[in-house]
Amino acid sequence: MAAEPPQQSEESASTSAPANDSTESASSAPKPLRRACDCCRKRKVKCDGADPCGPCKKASIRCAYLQPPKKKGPKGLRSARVLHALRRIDDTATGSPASSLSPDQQARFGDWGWNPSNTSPTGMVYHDPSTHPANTYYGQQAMPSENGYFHQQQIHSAMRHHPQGIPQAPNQPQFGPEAPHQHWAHHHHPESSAGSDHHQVTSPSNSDAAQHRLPAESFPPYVQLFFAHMFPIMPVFDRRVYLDPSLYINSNAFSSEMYCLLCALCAATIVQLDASIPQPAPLHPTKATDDLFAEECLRERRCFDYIEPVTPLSVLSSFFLFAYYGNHEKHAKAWHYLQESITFAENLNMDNEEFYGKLDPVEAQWRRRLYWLLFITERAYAVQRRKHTRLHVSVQLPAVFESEDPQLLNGFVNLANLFSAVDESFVSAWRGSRRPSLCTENWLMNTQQQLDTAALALDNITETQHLDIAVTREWLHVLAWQMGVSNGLIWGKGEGGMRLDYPIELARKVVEITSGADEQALNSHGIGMEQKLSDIAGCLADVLKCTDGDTSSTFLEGKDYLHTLLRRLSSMRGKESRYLQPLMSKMEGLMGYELSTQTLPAPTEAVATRFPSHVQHPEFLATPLPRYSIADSMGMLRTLSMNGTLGMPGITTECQDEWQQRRPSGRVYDEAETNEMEPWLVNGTA
DNA sequence: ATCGTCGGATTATAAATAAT
DNA sequence: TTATTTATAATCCGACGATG
Repeated sequence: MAAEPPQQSEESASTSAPANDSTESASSAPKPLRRACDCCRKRKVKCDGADPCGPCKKASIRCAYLQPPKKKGPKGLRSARVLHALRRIDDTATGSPASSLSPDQQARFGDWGWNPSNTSPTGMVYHDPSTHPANTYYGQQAMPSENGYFHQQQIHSAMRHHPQGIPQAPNQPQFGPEAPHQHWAHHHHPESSAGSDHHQVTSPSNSDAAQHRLPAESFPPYVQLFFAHMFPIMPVFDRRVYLDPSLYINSNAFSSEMYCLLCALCAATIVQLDASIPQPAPLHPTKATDDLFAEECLRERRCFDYIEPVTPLSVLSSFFLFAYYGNHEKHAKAWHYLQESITFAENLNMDNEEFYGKLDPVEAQWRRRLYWLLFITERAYAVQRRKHTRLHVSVQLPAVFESEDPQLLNGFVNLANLFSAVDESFVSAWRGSRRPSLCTENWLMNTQQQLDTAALALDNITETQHLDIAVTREWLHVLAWQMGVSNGLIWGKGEGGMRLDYPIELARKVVEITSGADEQALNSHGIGMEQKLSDIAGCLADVLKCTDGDTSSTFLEGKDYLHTLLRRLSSMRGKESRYLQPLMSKMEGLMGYELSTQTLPAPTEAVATRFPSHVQHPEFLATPLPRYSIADSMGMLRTLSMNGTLGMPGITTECQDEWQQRRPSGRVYDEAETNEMEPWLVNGTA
């Protein structure tokens, strides 16, 4: 998926070479080039399409065809938009403020791509050619004097440390030996940041007032990673806005809101993707880049009133701070920022369906997505950390088919549906409330059933999303089942989701789901997938342990699945999952038995070396295994359940701790998104 | 004279809408 | 469905200022 070949030969060659018609070539047929190179485009000069092209060669600048052409043509739902604008005129004429948002302070929340400069934040669109676009929308418009003639190179310099980056410009004047990244803490001063890249930006005047912001080119590499891998699980703003290189020309052009958001986003992206993907070189020699970004965000927040006015950007900033802290296992802070994010959303009335009607329809769609992202996250995190929830399902789901990417949205909405089954009772019961009215047999059966009926339209989504939804579903089943156990609703002879061996059935499904899955698609989910798989495996292990000695085929099968799951965990994302060891320690006595029974496929050698030796140790296999009656099993299960140990390997205190302090869901996507997404940004040239 | 910049005319084309 | 309209993006002419 490297950048498309610079040669656009087919087209131009056919026009020039055949020369079947003299009138075409001779007379005035200027025939604009299909694609001008990046520099010519910026310079507004005629490009000949060569590589390097004439003008670039003459000017001794690096010629490249990296910037992808944007889509032409109108965007969005025109009539709806016009209708809305008209309605707004009406509203303002009659003096009724249709929105509580103050327009001036309302930051631009990624739009659907239209009217980058003439759309008022409230969605009114008045095209007034006489007024020049204000150039002030948070750096989206280039400042004339520094309109990023070289911003392409700046971006590249920030990405340079990718393995096969862009070839260095050989013929650029050198200004100094220092590397660009050493300027992490300084104001982005033209000369000093030149580094090995040339730099001729002539931006004298504006805002030199030493704001010690990170240079704007620090962001794109991480923003690209975000869109390449994390965007599908949080499609809440417009990638076209944030992947636009012209946004990153001058970091002082960012509003504080925007700057905070970008910092938080980068911080979260770095931790969440972790080692699953090669990341750009650190911005700072000693400090971790994610910490740097997070601190920047917090520092900026001290410089302005970030609480009011509220904007969707505020919501997002806090959300990404949550993700950052959550991934760092700092759960108090994580929870705090998630709550803050939710509070912002409430202040924006995003939990009130009525308010969406007053918004621009496009804006409303983005906000619905954001609301549901918070919803999903809150539910998932609340369950994992045993917290209360505040958000509810009263807001309509975002539109799928009208969206810019229905497939993507379909996946997102399905996940939202799935979590809708996690109702108040679920959360409360899971938190340990023993109110008998909460977790009744009926409720449990209902919930289990709902989980199966929610999100059924899974045929039109990517494998990555499918994996996420399918595994999450089984994971929630496991949680619900555990609640049933702790409330005494599970019987050896129960039916369906009430059976004692239900987790084995769930594990079978998970094994089926994951075994045929594309390795890459599975790995791209990051830590979240590991977590769910280990939860499931942990629960399964508990069941097997408590029923050890039961030699019925179901339980033998269960061990089979357990083995498969553990093997999966032993090589997630190219390394052993951090959740494997805690699981292994609770596995005492189980795998050994099972390994001795030859019913399993032998682990691959790579995997085998990863398994703790005691598991495969022969003498261990000989250990006689105790037998338990069903009643005993249930008793054991009950004592294990809901103490934070059922399904969670908590044998030793450190393991317990490890388990309690685990990461939030950190699903990560990849694949399909990546290739349609700015290859010029994701990778260097071919 | 030469070079580089940039306003904006011109052209290309995707999306929305109307016509069939 | 196809045709037409319309909104948007891309190319690059040529006026203009800077430089020598």
